[in-house]
Amino acid sequence: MPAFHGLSIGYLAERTGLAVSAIRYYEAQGLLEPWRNAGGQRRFHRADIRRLSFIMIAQKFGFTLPEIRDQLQSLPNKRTPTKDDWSRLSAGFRTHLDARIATLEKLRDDLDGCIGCGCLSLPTCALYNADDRAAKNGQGPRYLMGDRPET
Amino acid sequence: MPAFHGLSIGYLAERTGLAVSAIRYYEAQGLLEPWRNAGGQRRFHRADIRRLSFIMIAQKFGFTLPEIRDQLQSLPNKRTPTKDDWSRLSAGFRTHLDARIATLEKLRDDLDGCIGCGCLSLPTCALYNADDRAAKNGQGPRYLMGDRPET
DNA sequence: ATAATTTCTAAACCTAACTTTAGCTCAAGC
DNA sequence: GCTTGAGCTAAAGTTAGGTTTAGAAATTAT
Repeated sequence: MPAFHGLSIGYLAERTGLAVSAIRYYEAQGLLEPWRNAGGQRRFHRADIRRLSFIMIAQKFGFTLPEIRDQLQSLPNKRTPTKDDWSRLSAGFRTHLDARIATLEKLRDDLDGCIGCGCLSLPTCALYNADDRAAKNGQGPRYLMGDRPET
Repeated sequence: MPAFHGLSIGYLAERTGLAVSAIRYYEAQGLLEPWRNAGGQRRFHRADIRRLSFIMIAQKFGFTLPEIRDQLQSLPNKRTPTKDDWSRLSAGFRTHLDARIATLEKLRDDLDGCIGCGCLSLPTCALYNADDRAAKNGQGPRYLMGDRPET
């Protein structure tokens, strides 16, 4: 049921599997820019299906909506990604993903070194510092798992 | 400044690097059970430092607070994990982590197969289904990135 | 004894990515 | 032409894991 000119939001939802509310939300975040028909309803380009698909895929690779918006806006004349754009963008996906995997693999290696140990003392335990979140170490020594070395 | 009997919440915060508010939050979620002194202030066991350390480490491995609470409660007589408990619990961490890594590696492999393609059509594109989130496919065929095959 | 810290509770606020609700208008089918 | 169904907006709600705030009470330091 694509209308005479432009696609309705419900049609896009049906075609992409996204909720109507999600598509509106993406517009509010600047990822889409539909126009309005005489009655004030959103009308989308056929290429917006492609744009939404790109958003869905990019999210799987761990990008936030602002990041995805920037990726889309960095395309020549801010077009919706074409098949040709895909190779360039997907290389960035690959880098992002590799970094995430590397972080987890380091964590795994650290864990392997700790399984038989269990000391978890802050100054020496790799598990405490091998972190994906910024560790905001305060002042002074701290010891995890167990009390002070001697005291 | 550990008090005469039991540790204050501020001391635990200093020793673990956690915020006082976080420790209170963990108590509210059932991960800790301090007692109260005459004036109504929380008093903790020395072993709660160990318990908090365990929570911090488990979070790095991707466990939610309810999951961590369950892990702690599954210990014999619900004790705080000792060094000996650590080997058993860390094996579970390893399994959890391996699964996360495997998911990302599959995603990477699928991406590699797609970099030169860019079709992203739902029935055939691995990127759409190789997912870490449950894909709730509705009814009827959907095609990503691009319009219908022929139509 | 008094001042300065801590701690207390309850409730509100925070981020991300949406969904739900309420009340209305628009569009489509018969 | 009337009744549904689809769409509209603005605001509030959701989940996770906390933080912030406010005002009061306890504790510690001088």
